[in-house]
Amino acid sequence: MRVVTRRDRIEPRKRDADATSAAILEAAKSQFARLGYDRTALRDIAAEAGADVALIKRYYGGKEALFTAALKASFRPDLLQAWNRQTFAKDIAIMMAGGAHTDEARAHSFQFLLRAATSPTTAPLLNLAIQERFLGPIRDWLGGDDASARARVLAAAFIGFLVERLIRETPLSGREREVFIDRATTVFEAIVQPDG
Amino acid sequence: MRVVTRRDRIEPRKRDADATSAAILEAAKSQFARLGYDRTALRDIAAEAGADVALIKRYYGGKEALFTAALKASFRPDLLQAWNRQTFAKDIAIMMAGGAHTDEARAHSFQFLLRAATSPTTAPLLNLAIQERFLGPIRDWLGGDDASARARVLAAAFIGFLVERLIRETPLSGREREVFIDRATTVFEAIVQPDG
DNA sequence: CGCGTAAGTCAACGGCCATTGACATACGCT
DNA sequence: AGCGTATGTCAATGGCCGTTGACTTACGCG
Repeated sequence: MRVVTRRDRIEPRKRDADATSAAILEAAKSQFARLGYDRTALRDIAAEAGADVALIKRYYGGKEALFTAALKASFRPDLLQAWNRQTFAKDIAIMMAGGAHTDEARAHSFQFLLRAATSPTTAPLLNLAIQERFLGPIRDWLGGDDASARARVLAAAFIGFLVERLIRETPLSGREREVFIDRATTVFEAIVQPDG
Repeated sequence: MRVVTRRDRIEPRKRDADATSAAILEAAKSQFARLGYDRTALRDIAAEAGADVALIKRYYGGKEALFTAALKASFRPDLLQAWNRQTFAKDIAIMMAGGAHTDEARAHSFQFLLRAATSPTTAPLLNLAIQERFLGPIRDWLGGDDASARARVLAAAFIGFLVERLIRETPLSGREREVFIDRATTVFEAIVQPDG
């Protein structure tokens, strides 16, 4: 049972290295996020991209390199930057509570992250990406003493809530939702506090 | 680089189906937790157990069945129950920090769960695992009002720290470790508090 | 209009792995 | 002791996959 959403492309794409490599990257993001590193076959990525396996080698070098590229492309570091420092904790809590208008693309990118985290092969790659694009920015954003350790804690909580949201079956509502938001707010406030 | 901790067993175990299958299960727990489903080879499990691959088939049927068995064996619902309510927050924080004096076995078993929950192969187990065997026990353990919502928050934080621990490369030490533990303790305390 | 090169295709290689069935052997029962 | 069966061993099979190099084709430049 191999699900390959090959775009209905009767006429193949004109020869275009950029378009092809982009299509490959897109397919890679999709498949890696859905199946994880190990269970994703380059042949399938190529098929979904309407390209040949050999082109993956040519454009990206190999599986790991492609994964890294897909990881970078999926990882949006602008998550925290825009947040208001005053309302930050509550904003995040509400976002984690979720609701009707959830950002699918964002959830998707974090699904990718989670899958990456749980494969020993990709964990180092993910760690690198988190260092550069997540921990670093958060640390700077937090500022103050021990920003590094606090950034780790924040990142951990952040990831955890995202995962919880990702795997949640029934949407939160009513009092349960309120309590959830309340507690989550407290958690994030506790982390952001400059003093221990 | 295949790490196989073959017990120094000069003389092979006496013929004993129970002992052998138990050894296989133990090795399976270890390897699956460390490497995840896909990257674990039955040959390695067999080697670690001091047994032959064919016996895995005989005693467990196949890889997936063995994984399921290992999962059940690893799944200790009493993991949380055993925690001291007073020191719980700090205990978890220390466990998440890792390093010396941490309960590696316990962290280990939780990583197993995490891998299991995020492996597409075992995806059907995800809902069951999280809902019945994680959220449920936590809720009961917490007790009090709004235990359900608070259990969600606790689970989220728990998973997040677990992921962070999983992908961390360099062990925490010195002041960074202390601050990390401190903050994490605060987080878990905030969650467990009965009153909002 | 040729022609060089980038873009794309094809097939095979080698490795790894789960599975399997045939075979060997030790244990325990009579 | 002899024998049957549970236990353990071995090697082969077939499939999947990443990688690779040689081959073909289209594009665009002079």
